[in-house]
Amino acid sequence: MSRSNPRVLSTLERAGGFASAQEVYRLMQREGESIGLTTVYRSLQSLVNDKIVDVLRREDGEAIYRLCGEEHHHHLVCKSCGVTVEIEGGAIEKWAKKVAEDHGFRDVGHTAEIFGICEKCS
Amino acid sequence: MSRSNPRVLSTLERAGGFASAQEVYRLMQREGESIGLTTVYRSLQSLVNDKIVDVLRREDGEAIYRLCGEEHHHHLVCKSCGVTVEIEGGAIEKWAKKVAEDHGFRDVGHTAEIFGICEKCS
DNA sequence: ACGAGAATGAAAATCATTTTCATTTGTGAT
DNA sequence: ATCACAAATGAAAATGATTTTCATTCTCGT
Repeated sequence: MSRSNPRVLSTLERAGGFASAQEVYRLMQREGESIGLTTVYRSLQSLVNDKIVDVLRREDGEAIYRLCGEEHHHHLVCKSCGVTVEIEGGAIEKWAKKVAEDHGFRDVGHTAEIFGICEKCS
Repeated sequence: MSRSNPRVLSTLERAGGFASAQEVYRLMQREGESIGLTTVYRSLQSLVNDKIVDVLRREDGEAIYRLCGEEHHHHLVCKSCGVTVEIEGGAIEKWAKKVAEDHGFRDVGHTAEIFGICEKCS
């Protein structure tokens, strides 16, 4: 188990809190940081485990990492440019809780993402 | 420009309207169909272009193809034993569509999963 | 200083997907 | 039926992200 290299997180922040592993790597290279691609991947994975960053997918399947606040929110993501809007999920919260309880589940959590093509990309 | 091989579509249907390219390929092999992986990919792409199938992404980034207009359902998954219940998502469908339209998005899709601990595992 | 375990990164391995290219098949004109 | 050409096919190579391997380098506690 490796812990996250702090420079990876700080680079992701500097990138606008939204970048792929390859992009983080290239960015660090350009800035003269000495780091291997492997370490970037490991650090990002570890940040995901620790729920410090979220992972989403671009349209081509590449994983993109994104800082996430602590409050639980949902995302509306553009499949084309990756722009992300945080959305209110009050309705979902209730729905998820109710469905789960109807089926006798406890300790309930959920994920929900909406994706489409944003106005700019249309 | 290639047109879709009809056996690919019919296999995707038989798969429950939901499968990756590799899965469609393996399925056709198992059923004795003689087809190349390349043709499966090309056919699926063509079906996507023609808006006959949708493409989504699994968590690991693999593309999964789904017949358009299929009623899709959501899952309630037990974190402990993995048992899965298919659930009605009418509320979600409306919510997702509305939120996306409020933000000017088009071509909208969504994913939603609920997870918890089922009764047996409690 | 010493040694165990963690962190690192270069290179190789994986895996889905795309591209190349030579071959086969289908079609339409004669 | 035959010829010519476009479309379809698929094996193999190329691509690109991600993961694994493994040898080396750091860190700490002793």
